[in-house]
Amino acid sequence: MARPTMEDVAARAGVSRALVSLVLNNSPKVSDRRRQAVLTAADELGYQPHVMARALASRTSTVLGVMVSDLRNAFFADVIEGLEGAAREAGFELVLNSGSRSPGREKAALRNLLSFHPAGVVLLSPVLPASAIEAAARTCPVVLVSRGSRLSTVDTVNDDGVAGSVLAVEHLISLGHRRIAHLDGGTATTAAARRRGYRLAMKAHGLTPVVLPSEHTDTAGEKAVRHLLDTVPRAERPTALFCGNDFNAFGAISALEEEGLRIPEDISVVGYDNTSFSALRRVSLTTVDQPRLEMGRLAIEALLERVRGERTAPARHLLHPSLVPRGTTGAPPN
Amino acid sequence: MARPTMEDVAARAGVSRALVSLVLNNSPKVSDRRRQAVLTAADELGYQPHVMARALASRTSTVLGVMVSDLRNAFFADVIEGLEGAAREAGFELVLNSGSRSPGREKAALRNLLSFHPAGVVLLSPVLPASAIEAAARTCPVVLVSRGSRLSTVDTVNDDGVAGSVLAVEHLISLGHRRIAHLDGGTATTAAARRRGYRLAMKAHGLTPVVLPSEHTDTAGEKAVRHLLDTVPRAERPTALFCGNDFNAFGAISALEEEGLRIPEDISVVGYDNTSFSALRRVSLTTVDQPRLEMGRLAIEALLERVRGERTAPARHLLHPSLVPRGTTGAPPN
DNA sequence: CTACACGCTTGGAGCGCTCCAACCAATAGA
DNA sequence: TCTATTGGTTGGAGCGCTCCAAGCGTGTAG
Repeated sequence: MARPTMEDVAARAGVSRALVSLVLNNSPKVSDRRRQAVLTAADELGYQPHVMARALASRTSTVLGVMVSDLRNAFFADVIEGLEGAAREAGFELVLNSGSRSPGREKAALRNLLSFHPAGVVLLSPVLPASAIEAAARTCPVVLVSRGSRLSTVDTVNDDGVAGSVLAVEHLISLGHRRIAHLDGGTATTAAARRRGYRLAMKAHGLTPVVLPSEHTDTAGEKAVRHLLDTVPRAERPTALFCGNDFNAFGAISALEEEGLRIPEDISVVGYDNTSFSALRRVSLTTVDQPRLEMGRLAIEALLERVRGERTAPARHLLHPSLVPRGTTGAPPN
Repeated sequence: MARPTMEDVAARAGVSRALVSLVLNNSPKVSDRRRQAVLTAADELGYQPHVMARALASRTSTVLGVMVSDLRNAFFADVIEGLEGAAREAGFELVLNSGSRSPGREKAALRNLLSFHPAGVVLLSPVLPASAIEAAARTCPVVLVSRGSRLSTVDTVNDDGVAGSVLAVEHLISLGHRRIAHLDGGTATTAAARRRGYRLAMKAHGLTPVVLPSEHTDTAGEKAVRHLLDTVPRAERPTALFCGNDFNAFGAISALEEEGLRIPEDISVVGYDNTSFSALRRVSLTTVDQPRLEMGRLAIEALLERVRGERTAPARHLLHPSLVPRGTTGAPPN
């Protein structure tokens, strides 16, 4: 288990420890002969530089901390993949932690991350109080993903929920729909922007917005649709539903089908988030996709700009989502 | 951004650096007066011990590396939560990495992890060649989750696919089913055990096993069912399907419903894995659940046993899955 | 033949921490 | 009174590495 050190490599290559360091850091002022000798010696010994020792000596960490509020949410898996790719390219390592959807846990997770003395920290949709974020930002650069902030020391990366909703509504309008209702997301952090975008798009086309209260779950979607069908006479019913998210849409679809309505022949449905199940053939849900990988990449980029001291003004990235047309939308019945 | 060091705390508390170290490591031989002084000084400065420096000095890492083959797979999110809880309790930190389902990426990710000189490494369902795993095991203790190994230096934690399949089949038998077919998982690593368990249970009850070739995807499930309905006369058709996994089951259900069969009145379906969508009200899939959290905890436990040198013989944990009865199973038609 | 610039190489200090041997009262035992 | 003993505290070495100043041999100009 005793792993070789730089000293071992130096001894084997017949050079000094400092030279090995230069080779490993791609210094140009090393003769090819020595460089080769060092490289083969390192290879033969299976030498692996010790990140921690390096960080300590160079006083510059190559570690980036990442805290995910909820690992189970597949949304973050994609964002993390984006983070990872960008970090790797820039020569940084990721240390990941999860907050298990609890402020207390998140606080502990964040402290853990900071004990690595990372170059920077990315917080994915944290439920942490703003004060804790501010405290962290005094220690190292901080980027928030899927959460806003008014702190000038903190950068943010979010999807433009207004634009995404506009896309969804305009897609429906272009198919010929005029009566489009929105199943609202209630208190969910992303709900306000989506509701706003929906209203905006409807009014821009001279249509009357109808916001039905609901939540971001399948049972809430089901309930909202039942209520709609029970209270609104057939002739006045919407021909399309724009749901707060995919789960809500899934519940809505269930209720609609159980009432004998065909989708999309009788009524169209659009979701939001492009979760993995929306792509299942049976579901084939038209939905709005957030550029998750891109969000991850941008987060790292913003972080590194701060790390390198290239920027002190806060970055506020608002990414453009895109529509994924699938089988749950079509022309309205005439 | 300059973070306080132990020296700073010592100066503020009016003691030596060594004493601060003793306090922070809960040494019993420190007077209460000094202990208190150090603690308040550390608190006032917002001091955070530097994990890396500590690791370097103590020659014992508190870092555990975790490599996930595929972060998008929600299965692992739960396992990781188990890992995290157990690690935290034992005073270890997790460094997480993902392999993005590619052997090359996994190799890079593993190297990355090892550059932290972790106390041990957990590999979640790696597609890495056995040689790479063996090499890693020469560096530090290694535990594999959802993958077997014949290496005596490596511990493994898996779900008992045979037992899980037996549970599924016996559930169907207890409902009165006699003609139960299995939609096979093909080359998937978990498929063999599930097939074996199915055969075992069927024979134990004097029934004839029928294995239909398929794969662990929804499209494959759909195809297999179509083929079944096309080629087998109605009277001889199975009254229940035990699918290789949840996605396969979902595809099977789609095809069955499209052919006008009601579930579970005309035919029952069981999946495997208890993925999040199987709990959606509309799907409500009867399935087999693996104790994921428990798997994570056991992995850490096995790792720490090796770290502490308490065990050198390989551990082979085979966890017992459980049945989650939902709406897709019922009595066969008479 | 000296000066001295240049390219390559090296020893040493030090990053923040742990751990050990040594130290220093203060008390106890002879 | 002198020597252990004990509980509390400290300086210093060193973990694996980086980085700096300095060293060394060679070539080129003065």
